[in-house]
This record gives sequence, structure tokens and C-alpha cells, in this order.
Amino acid sequence: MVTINEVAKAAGVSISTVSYALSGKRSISRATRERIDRAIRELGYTPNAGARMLAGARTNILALSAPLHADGHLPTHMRFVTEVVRAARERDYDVLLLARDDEVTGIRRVASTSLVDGVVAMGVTERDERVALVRSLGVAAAFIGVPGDSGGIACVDLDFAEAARMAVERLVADGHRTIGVIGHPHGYVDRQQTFMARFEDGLAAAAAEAGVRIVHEWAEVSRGAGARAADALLDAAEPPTAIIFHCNEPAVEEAERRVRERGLAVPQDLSLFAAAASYDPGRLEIPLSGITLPMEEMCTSAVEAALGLRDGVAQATTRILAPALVDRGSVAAVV
Amino acid sequence: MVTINEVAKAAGVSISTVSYALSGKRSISRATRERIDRAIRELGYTPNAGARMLAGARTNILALSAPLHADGHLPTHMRFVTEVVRAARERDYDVLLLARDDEVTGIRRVASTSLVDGVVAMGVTERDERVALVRSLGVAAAFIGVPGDSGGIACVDLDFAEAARMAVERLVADGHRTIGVIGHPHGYVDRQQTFMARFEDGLAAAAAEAGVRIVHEWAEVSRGAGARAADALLDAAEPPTAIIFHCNEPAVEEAERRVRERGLAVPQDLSLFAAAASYDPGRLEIPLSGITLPMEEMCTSAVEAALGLRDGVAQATTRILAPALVDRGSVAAVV
DNA sequence: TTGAAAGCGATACCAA
DNA sequence: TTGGTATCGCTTTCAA
Repeated sequence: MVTINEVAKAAGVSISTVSYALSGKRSISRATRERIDRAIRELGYTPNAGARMLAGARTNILALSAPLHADGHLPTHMRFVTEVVRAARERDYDVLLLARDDEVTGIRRVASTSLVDGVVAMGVTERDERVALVRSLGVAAAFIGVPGDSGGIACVDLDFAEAARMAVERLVADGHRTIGVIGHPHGYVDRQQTFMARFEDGLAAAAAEAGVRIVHEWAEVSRGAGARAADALLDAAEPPTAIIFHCNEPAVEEAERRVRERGLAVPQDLSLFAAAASYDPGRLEIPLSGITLPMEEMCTSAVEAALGLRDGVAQATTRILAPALVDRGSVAAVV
Repeated sequence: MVTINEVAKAAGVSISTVSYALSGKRSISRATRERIDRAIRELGYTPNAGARMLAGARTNILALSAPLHADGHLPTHMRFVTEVVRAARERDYDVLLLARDDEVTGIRRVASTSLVDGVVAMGVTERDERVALVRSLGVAAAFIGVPGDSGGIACVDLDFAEAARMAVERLVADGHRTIGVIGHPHGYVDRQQTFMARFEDGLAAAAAEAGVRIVHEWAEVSRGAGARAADALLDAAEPPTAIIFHCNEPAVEEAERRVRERGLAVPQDLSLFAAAASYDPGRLEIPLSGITLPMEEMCTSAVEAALGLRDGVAQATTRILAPALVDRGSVAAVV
């Protein structure tokens, strides 16, 4: 392995000069810089990561705590993971993946050994044990999702309450008075994934204000659950005239198919709205008006927060992203 | 941060003794060991990762090169990733995820800086540039999939040719003479994912030997592709009496639904077989007889290979796993 | 069974 | 603009 010593020797300078040439932390004469660059190129030198970690203060590695549940949606999960990797790489960071029951203990391990400079946590719950953990470890961290006790830690999330409100208000504006909602598997609520409660609160508040009725169904992960949820809503005595989807893509696809099978035209007979979609609602069989989860921004923001907090978690703040509603013609006035 | 020095001081021993107590590389008296353990516990000591990497020869980090294509199946991809993480963690290794166009260049980066001890590569293609790369870098590596030029490198894969042969032979044994095959998106073939050619070769060889006809369709990722493929097969002048699925779960689900819609009973009217399934064919709407991809074993084997090769890539070998056929009643004799 | 000390390969301070 | 060198925290050889 080529070391900085050999480069220095080859370039006829001291190792500190090579180091500074590499980091750019002090000015180097043109001639010296060129000699160093040539030596580096010719020798094929790459600085040793371990030595850098030890001597420098940083590792240029970020940990991603990515818990996956049995009823979780793998494509959604994977998109978050790859977006975090992208954002990290754009900042010259590598990502260490903590998964498979190692999402919590792994944080302690990699942080206490100074393997990583920061931690990004996804799949955040209301009483997330990782909050206290990163606090006690004093490691820079950012949560994708807002836990109950978020004081002093960095979080980023879509404004789910506002997303729900916008969905309801959009439908109410078109005269809908009974609105169906198909939600994620109920396990999401049970394990207190934070966005669920905030979405539900937003729904209830907006519905109360507008004086409209909300009918709720939950689409489990099993095959046919989306269709069954749609049936349950539409078979009711007073069926909704609009449905808000707050569930994963497979359930939406099934529901759309069932709607079509029932001979209902969208939006003439039934309005559909995708809320906080982790997929592209514009590419469904029936493209849906709605709000898409800003994954890219969420992950970018989380990575930046996890890297910026060099002095610990104290200065961190919560960032709530405003939902953007895109109209695709799946919502219309009640006939 | 607590260092080994402080532990040594607190325990009243030298740092080398502490180090050896930690690594277990030389025997320590019971009394000394207890004093050290207590000091470690009381001080909350955890060895510094950077220092370990620098002084020791290893980093306890493994890189996972995980290319993802537009037509790739995210759940399958994710399962491979998590299985690699599991296998790595069981061996006290962490996984650094290389993705998002960094699957190749990332290998060079993490290997040349000695950030990782080994590399596991998935999504292997026939002429995979990562093969030459790991060879030139001299980094320990293991491929999940067998590239064209696999000499001297570690690979592990299911025996796709044998899987195809078993599928054909199973159907032929029940008298099927025209067999339909629904394959992965054709992009898999175009980019030369190695398992595709081997599967196709096995199919062709087995069909030729048995003197039966193979009719091929490819299910793209678009919605409805699985159903269309099934229709294309069943609408033919001489429709197959059996279908082998060598595609992802969504396509299989669609095809099954279409089969049902066409009023065909399985296996009375049509036999179905899942070959090299990345999902559980037993949990489909119509449970399928077939061969499941042994992901767990593949990933475990890859991780072990990537870790075992301490002296470079020279002693690596290819490991081909035998397919296991499980009968679930979806195949029967032609009427 | 234990200790002293020489590295490992960088970074960055202090001088020049 | 550049060089010398202490330092980071650990592993491992060599001695005792």
C-alpha cells in the first residue's frame, strides 16, 4: 500500500505538505502542487481510511438505521434507503446500513466506536428508543419522522396533518360530504409510526371543521386487502362519494381495479385522492390527484442535519415540509 | 472518549494486557481479566474503530455493491441486501452500501482506502466490470451470480440451468408437450444478467432432450404485463398446457388472476410452476409448485467467501447451489 | 502471565 | 510557502 510518506519522498516534499495539498487547508505553490499531484498519480496513492479517522476528527461515514417491519412496504423502504445513500454520497459520505434487529444496538456500536460521524434514522415511532439513545451517546443524528420527544434533535417530515387537511378540503370544495379513507395496515398505528397519528388528527380536524363524515378502512398487506377495503366503503348504507388513499401502492392498485370492476367512473361517479403517496400517483392505472411524499428532500435534509451537527444534538430542529397538491383529474364535483 | 490507556490505568495493567484481554489472543490470569473487565464496564470503554483499522489489519466492514435497475424488482433487491446484512452481522461485520451509480467506483474507493475488508457484489452480469476491478485491486470479493470470466474469484449462485431442467422435466413427466415460459423483463437478458442465459440454456437443453416445445413470453414491469403474457401464451393456436414462471411476483400474481378469469382450473386445465422464485410460491393466491431462490444461503455463502479470502482472490471458487423442488399441487397430468 | 515500545498512516500545530 | 514532529488509539513483537 502506498503511503503519504512515499508520496512525499517522490515529490521531494514533507508529508505535511502532501497532507495540506490533499486537504487544501493551506496554500501550496503551483510547482509544488504539480509535483505532488504527479507523485500521487504515478504511485496510485489513496489515503488510508483508518489513519484518517484516527488523526482527523471525522470518518466520512454515516449510519442509516432502517428498521423493516413484517407489514412494511419494501419498495418504499428501499427508496428511502437509496435516497439517503444518494444524499450522503453527494456529500462524500458513505452509508453503513443498520438493519435486521440491529437498528438500535447498531447505533450504539458504530457511534461509541467512532465509526460514523452521524446517524440517520428512518421508521420513526412516537416513543422511539433511538431518541434517548442518540442523546445519551451525543452523536449527531437526524430522524426521518418526528418522534414524540423531539426536543433538541433534528427531524424532518412531511406535514402529514396538513396533507390530510388539504385532501379533505379539496374534496369538500367539490361538495363531498362523506369521505372514505383507506389507510396503511393497522400495524402502522399500533406501533405508533408517528406520521399515522398526525395524518389521522389532520383528517379528523378538517372533517370536523367542514362538518363532513369520514369513513375509515385499513388495508392490510395481504392480497386483496385493497379491494376489500374499497368494497367495504362502497357497500355501506351511505357510501362515500370520494376516497382518500393513505396506503401503499398495491392497495391503491387493487382498489382502483375494484372501482373499475364495480362500473364506477372516476371522477364522475367517485373521486379518488392519493395522500402522502410513497409512489407516483400519476402512473397508476387511473392517475390520481394528490400529494406525493417528498422523499428526496426528506432524505437530503436528514443527511445534512446528521452531518451539520458537529457540536452534538443540541442545536437540532424539526423541519416540517409543506405538502404540494398536484391535480390529475381524479377529483370532481358530486353529481 | 475513553481510551485503552485509561482502562489500563484503572485496571493497573499495561495497555497490551488490555488489548490481549479484548482480543483473547493470549491467556490472561483470572484476576487480571476481572480487573480489566470491571474497568471497561465502569468506564464504558469501547475501542476506537479508526485506531483498530490502522493498527490491526482489518476494518470489520464489508462493502455491498448493489446495482439497481429501472426494471429491477425492489422487494427482491431489498431481500438480498438484508440477507447480506444479516450474514455480515452474524460475523461481527458491518455493511457499507454502495448504490446509486456508485456500485463500481465505490468499490475502488472503499477498497483502495482500506475502508473495507471485502466486497460482496450482487446483480452480476456476464461481462461484469467489477470482476476486473476487484482483481486489480486485490480485494477479497464474492459475487452473487457467476460472471463470464469467473476464474479465481468467489461466486455463488443457484444452479439456474438445473432449475430450468427440473421444471421442464417435472412437466414432461406429467405429459406436457407444449410448455409456456413467462420470463423476467427482457432488459434482464439485454444487460446480460448471468442467471438469465443459464436458465434459458437449461430450458432449451431439457426441452430438446424431451422433444417438447417451449413458448416464451417476457413480462415487463408495466402493470398488466403478467396478464398480457399469460394471454399471449393461452391465445396461441397451440396453447401450452403448462406455464413455467421465471419472473417476479407481481407478474405471477397477474398471470394467476388472468388464468382464473379465463376460467382455467389449476392444475386440471393448466399446470403452473414457479422456477427460481425470489418470493414464496406457497403464498400466492394459487400456491405453486416450484423452486425457490435460496437467498439466505446465497448471501451467507457470499459473505463468508468475501471474508475468508484473506490472502487475496486467488483461492476463490464458484459455488453452485442445487435447486430444491417443492410440490404444492399446481402441476398435474395433461387431460 | 505480563510489560515496554515500535509501529500503523494520517492530521495539524508550531516554527522557519 | 514549506518542514518537522507530536499525536490520534490501538495491535503486536520482543523481552522478562
